[in-house]
Formats: sequence, structure tokens, C-alpha cells
Amino acid sequence: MARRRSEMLTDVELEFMIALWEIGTGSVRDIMGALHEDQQRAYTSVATVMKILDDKGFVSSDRKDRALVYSPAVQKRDYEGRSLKNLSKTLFGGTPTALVARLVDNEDLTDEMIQEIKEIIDTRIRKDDG
Amino acid sequence: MARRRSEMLTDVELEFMIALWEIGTGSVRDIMGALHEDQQRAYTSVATVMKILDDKGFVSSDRKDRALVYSPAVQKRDYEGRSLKNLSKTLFGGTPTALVARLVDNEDLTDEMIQEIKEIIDTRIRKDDG
DNA sequence: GATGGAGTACTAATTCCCTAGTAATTATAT
DNA sequence: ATATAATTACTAGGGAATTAGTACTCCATC
Repeated sequence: MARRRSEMLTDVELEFMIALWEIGTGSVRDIMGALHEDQQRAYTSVATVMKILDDKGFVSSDRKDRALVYSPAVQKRDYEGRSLKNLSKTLFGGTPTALVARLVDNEDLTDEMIQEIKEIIDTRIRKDDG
Repeated sequence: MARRRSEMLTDVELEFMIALWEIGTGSVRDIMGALHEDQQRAYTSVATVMKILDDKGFVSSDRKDRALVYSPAVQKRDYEGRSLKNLSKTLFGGTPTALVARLVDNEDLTDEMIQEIKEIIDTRIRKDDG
């Protein structure tokens, strides 16, 4: 611990966290193997970023044999929520409503997607009632 | 022009763009005055960032008298969409549905907000039909 | 005990962001 | 014309991100 300058992950840090979230727990070598990218990275580069993530509090580490095994200290769903809150705050005046309005504004969205979104909302409303 | 390393604005750049979007068009001094922040910034700092935004293509500049007058080259709604697409891609597997699901997952959301969101969706669906 | 392999820590180089000062330029007022 | 004010261009320095090399530690095996 100590860094924690930003609450948000950088692009590369996010890539690494996504890999770790997928495998749940893993060594540097495991994480290196789980990365989705085309770009090759040296083993030591991966190790360095994992240490930074540890410093920032996004992961925790345990020593198994001689290797460090990393686990997420922040769950993906939490970070997703944090990201949405951040985006909502910085760009949509803190109102999630405006965010959704812009989202469904997008021409790329198919009717099916809109329907799915509608169902998500309706489900949430029904859950509140019940 | 020339930089355009990232499609996305940094935090400070976004602050400045928000100021410019609000006033529509303005000189360095105008933008400095429109900034929402507590933090004071030197005139030359604002000028430097505006030049970078120009280099990156987010604004255009015209000389009026001796001063440069900046205008957005990217509209706020476009950047909002770009941000959502980016977030959707990096964190939600490219599916806006998952993004909305996480958004309405948030306990902070009041019933009123959920209702508003529902109306936004319903309006969009009706618009498609009509 | 020496050697080798695996892993971590340390360090470094590059690049970009952020801030702001100084110099140069241009216009205005006297 | 000269002094003054405003603005931009150039420059620099600190901090962080990214990448990766080197050195060092540990353990196992010969």
C-alpha cells in the first residue's frame, strides 16, 4: 500500500485486472497467460504492474512456495460501478438518467438491445415492489 | 494537429472541454473564467492545454484580433457517446446491456431515477415504432 | 557445495501529463 | 514613437505510466 493516487485504473492496469478477475487468482505467469492482448509483454513488465496494483490496493498478494499469488482486492462489479459513477459525475452532471439517455441515443443500438435494456429496468422495478 | 494519441480526454482536458462546451466559443481568458474548479490555474497553463487540445483535434481555433478564439471540434454529445462506447468496450464486453444492468444495480439509485430511466427507454421504443 | 531455474526487487529509460515561467509578438494608449 | 498590456510560443521540470533489464534470493538437484 501507499500509492492510491487515483481511484481509477489506467488502461494497462485494467487489462491486467480483467485477466485476474477471469482466473480468480494467479501468479505473474498465470496472469501473463490470461492477458487478452496481441501485444507481448516481458515477464518482468507484468510483475512490475502487478506490484503497482498491489501498492494501489487493487489486488492482494500471498506467497505460495516462493511465488506471489495475486487475488483481486476489488471485485469487478464494484469497479464497474465505480467507473459508471465516475463517468456519470464527470460527464453527465452526476445524473445516471442523462447517461442512459445518451446511451440509447446511439444509432448502433439494435431494437433487440433496447428491448433487453427495457427488460432489465422492468425487472428491477418489479424487484423493488416485491 | 498531429498528436491524437488517444481518442479520450485526460481529466484536465475534460474539465477544459466542459468549460468550452458551456460557453460555446471563447478565448483562453474566457475559458479560464468558465472553469468549474476551485483550483486556480495560471493563464499560461490554460493556454498550454488549449493548444494541446487543438493539436489533438478536440478544438479548432480562429484568430480574432490578436487572441485565439477556440471552438469545440467535437460536440459534447459525441464525446459522451464515445465515452460510453469506450467504457462498454473495456469493461462490459461491448454490450451496453451489461452496462445498464450494472447501473441499475446501484443502491444509490432512487425509485424516481429508475422511473425516469424507464420513461427514457419507453420513449425511445415508441419513437422507433412511429 | 556448486549450478541452475524461478521469482522478486531494484533501477532505468521513455513518454506523456500538468503546471507555469520567460520570451516574443502584437495592439493600444500616450 | 515609446511604454504598456495582452496573448501566444517556447521551454522546462516534476510526477506517473509503461516497459523491461539486471541483480539478488531461494530452492532443488547433481
